[in-house]
Amino acid sequence: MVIRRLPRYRRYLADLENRGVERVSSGMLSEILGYTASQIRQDLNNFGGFGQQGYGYKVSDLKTEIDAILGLGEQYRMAIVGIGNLGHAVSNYLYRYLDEFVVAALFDVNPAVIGSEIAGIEIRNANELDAYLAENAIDIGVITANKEAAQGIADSFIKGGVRGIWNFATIDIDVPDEICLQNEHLSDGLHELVYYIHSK
Amino acid sequence: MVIRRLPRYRRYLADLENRGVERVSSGMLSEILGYTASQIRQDLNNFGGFGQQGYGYKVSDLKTEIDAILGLGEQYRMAIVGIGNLGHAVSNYLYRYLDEFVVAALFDVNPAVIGSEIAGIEIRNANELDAYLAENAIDIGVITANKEAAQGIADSFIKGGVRGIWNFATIDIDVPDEICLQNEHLSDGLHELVYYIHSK
DNA sequence: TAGATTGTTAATCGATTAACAATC
DNA sequence: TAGATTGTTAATCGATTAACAATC
Repeated sequence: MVIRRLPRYRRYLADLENRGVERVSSGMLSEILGYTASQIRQDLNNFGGFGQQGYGYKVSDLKTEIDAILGLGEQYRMAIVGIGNLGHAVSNYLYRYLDEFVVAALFDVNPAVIGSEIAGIEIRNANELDAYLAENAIDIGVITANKEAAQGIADSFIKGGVRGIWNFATIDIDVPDEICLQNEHLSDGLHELVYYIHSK
Repeated sequence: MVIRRLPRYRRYLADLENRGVERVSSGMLSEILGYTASQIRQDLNNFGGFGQQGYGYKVSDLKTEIDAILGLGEQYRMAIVGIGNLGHAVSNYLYRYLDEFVVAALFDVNPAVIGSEIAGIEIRNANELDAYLAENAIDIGVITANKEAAQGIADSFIKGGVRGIWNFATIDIDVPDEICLQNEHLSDGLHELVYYIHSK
């Protein structure tokens, strides 16, 4: 699946750009990334001919194209529900990419944290989530709460009109077809790792 | 790839088990999981015939078999380097699965946290990592530090004899073939989500 | 022009799905 | 026994790789 590879292309191109490299060929990318040169050309050509015969690809142009494909031109407004360590980590992480991702609101159920702030954003009471979403347009809802609360939060997000949900709870939540869902099940990744270790 | 599906089978089987369901057919699993019944039978049959014609699969037996395939019989000793919010979250997460995953040691470079404890485990100075690994057998090294530090930490883990690395830093680290590597690049997941949202 | 490297078609490979005989 | 459902083979589909003509 090419979409799984695009963010990785992007990361490498950003890296090359930072190091002042101007051009790159599918052969060079192949050596660094481990995909075949053929696959890389196929992947990039899916979206349009970004290269030039005999030359290769211009690093900055290619990165710009991939950003556009990924939809990173737009700005996305996010709401995070569940501000434990994980929610806090995600919030901090997003804060580094203010141009693309705006953390608009934080929610939790714990009275001990409600009212406090992260990077100037107040943590609101989770029971205000529906009301907040009715008043404010949010593109992406982030679930960093426990799995018992996850489906309910997802339902609120859906009712509130988010376009996508980024779910960190270890449970498969139900969403209608028009809502994009991305799961980050840490347990799945760990179990996959353990499988490789065990079967080695 | 069947290994990507196994943790998900496992989660559902655990769920069915908790709800007291004793048997399940590939058709039922298909409805819940969205894979075809044919694929489910194919997947499970890769590892051995766990079912019974005319009956289906015994939930608890199948879960036990999948646990064994995933290598969840063994206990894995973990060391976590980088105890910010993310490292803290991972540590807390692992603490819930003491039988499978033992958090043996925590490391950070920040003097403000060195010496403090999480769930009774002291946070050590990261400069003691090599010495610690020389004395203590660790199965899985977890990198929750920033990307600048990631490769150095990975090198220490490798030299220190870990079997696998669970990497949360947004960088592709180099590891020799005999070391299993599992990346949890949050940025990749988010970019994938944004791609789906954008192209809808 | 000659060399390099893409864009693109065709061939291969692997994974998914369909079908059905085996059997509980 | 009849019905259900697996295990397994064969067919299909899609993704990856190879090859090479186009062209910068």
